[in-house]
Amino acid sequence: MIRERVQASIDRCFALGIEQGLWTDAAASAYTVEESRREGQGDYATNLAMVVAGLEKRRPREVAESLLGLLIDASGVNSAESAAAEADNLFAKVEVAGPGFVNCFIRPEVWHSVIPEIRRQGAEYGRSQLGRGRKVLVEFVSANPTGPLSVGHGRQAVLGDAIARLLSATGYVVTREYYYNDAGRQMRVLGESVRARYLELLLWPFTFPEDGYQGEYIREIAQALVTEQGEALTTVTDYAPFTRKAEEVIFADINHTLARMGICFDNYYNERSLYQQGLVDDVVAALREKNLVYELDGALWFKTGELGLEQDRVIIKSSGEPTYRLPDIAYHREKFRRGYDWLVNIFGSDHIATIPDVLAGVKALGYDPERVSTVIHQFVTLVRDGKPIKMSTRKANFVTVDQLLAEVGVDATRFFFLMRKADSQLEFDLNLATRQSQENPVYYVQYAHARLCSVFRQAARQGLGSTSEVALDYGRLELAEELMLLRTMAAMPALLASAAQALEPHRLVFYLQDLAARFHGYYNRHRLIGDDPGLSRARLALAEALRVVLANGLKLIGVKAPEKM
RNA sequence: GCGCCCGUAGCUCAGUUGGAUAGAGCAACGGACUUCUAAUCCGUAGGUCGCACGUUCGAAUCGUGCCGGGCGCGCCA
Repeated sequence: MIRERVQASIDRCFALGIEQGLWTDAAASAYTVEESRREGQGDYATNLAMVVAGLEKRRPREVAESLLGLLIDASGVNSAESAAAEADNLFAKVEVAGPGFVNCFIRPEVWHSVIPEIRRQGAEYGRSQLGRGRKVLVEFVSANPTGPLSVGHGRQAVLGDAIARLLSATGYVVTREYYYNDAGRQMRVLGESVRARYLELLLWPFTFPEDGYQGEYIREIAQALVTEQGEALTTVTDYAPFTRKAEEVIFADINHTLARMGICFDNYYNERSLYQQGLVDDVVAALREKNLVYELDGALWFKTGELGLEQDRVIIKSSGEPTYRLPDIAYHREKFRRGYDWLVNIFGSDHIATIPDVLAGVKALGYDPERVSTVIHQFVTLVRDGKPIKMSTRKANFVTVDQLLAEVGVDATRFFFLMRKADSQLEFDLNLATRQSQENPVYYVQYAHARLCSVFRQAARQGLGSTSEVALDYGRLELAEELMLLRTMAAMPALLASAAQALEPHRLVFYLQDLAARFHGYYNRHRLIGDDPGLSRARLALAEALRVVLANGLKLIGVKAPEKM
């Protein structure tokens, strides 16, 4: 809000400068207005003069002086009458600094206006209409029901969920979708594994499949079948009923795990339905029509080489079965046909290779690949006592999300998974995550919220309840720390917008840690409730705004905002 | 060998899309509770931003080439 006003003000001066022949319009939309990073460099700074100077071969500081003149004329700052200037006057001071920055100092009253704004908007504060109602489909987890969710899935689940939350907070209409396939080879092996365990339990002869699923959960599923069906299935040679049971149990387990983390999907999309509706054949026909496929060695190849990729790819094997690419392409086309404007996929880094093929397919079918975004996340390493825990999917000795949740709890799990950007490998320190005190960053943020709530309880005991706006004198908030807190809170909507746009929820996590730190520092240095009722009320209103911002932020990453700890 | 990702304090990582004197947490050391929650705060120390060139007013950020780590490179998914 305030940032936009500063931007608008500088934009006006830029236009004015063009009118007056001070510079050309070459720098239009090339310059930026940023929050200053350092104390003493104002609240916002623009590099306009440097950009202009660069394009027009002039001296940056000279250009900056011209801009400064325009800003001063426009707003009457830096003069004794500045207080009497027009009401929407933003600046207390503007100056040229460094290599040619123009620093803008915002009047405290402008910062103060953040508090009533936040109090008015409450749970809505920070949200925006950036997405303008565009429909986004976020596909994530998408694990086939062959076993419990592992830690890697957990990262993806939390990441996808947080991205979905961010997008819907910024004006997108979001659908969360889980794509799965219950018909492939994996599922057959799964059924065979269960069948073997079933026969084993009933002391029948059995052979366990070579690359069967070794986990204990297979035995549990087999045991359930024994309990329900007795020996009725011993003569069944087909693995289908075993697969069906396994799928049912495992999906229930996966959903239970997701629900524990506060994650639920709007839709589960079964790959099989693509075949049943003939959509896979459709794609083949469409590609054939565009002359983008050919047969070789009994297989059908997609001319991805012609579409800019390294080599052509098989989409139908010589056995007649499609490869995974074909349904993937059909699925993506279907997402577009269902009316989504933006497709967001969350994939593990082991699926990187599949992306170019799918995009080539999407493009070949006449859809814009730019409207597909894929977030690739790297692997998770669990660390205990400074040593990585070895995991292997094959031997089923991986740590499940359920085990992780049991050990560190939902809040720490979610927070830790979101502390790193998706691109970096994530080291999950179990000792740190389970520490109930001190260094744990989850509690650090939550504690700030609980502490604020505690102050409100104290205030209520002293008869300082919620105060109406008219009775508040924000002018009493004159400490640098208070203005800094206001400035940080004012930045939240823009932060959420950029985090959503970039699909990077970790930015919000860092923001919350930063805000909590600023608050804790302020709290330790100054009393919110003191002898001066007017000051106390103003500070309590500030505190209320802080609580709202923390609560809204925590909500977006799916972490509880406790009132007591 | 090729493609993608990563390389920043002892450790784990940020760094607002190219900005000013590179930041945080943990670990280390020294301090602060008779007052709103010490799950907190304050201070000290810690750096050749992997290396080398280049692009320009300006580079941790962009380009090229090396070095080191991860993930891929199937008629598996």
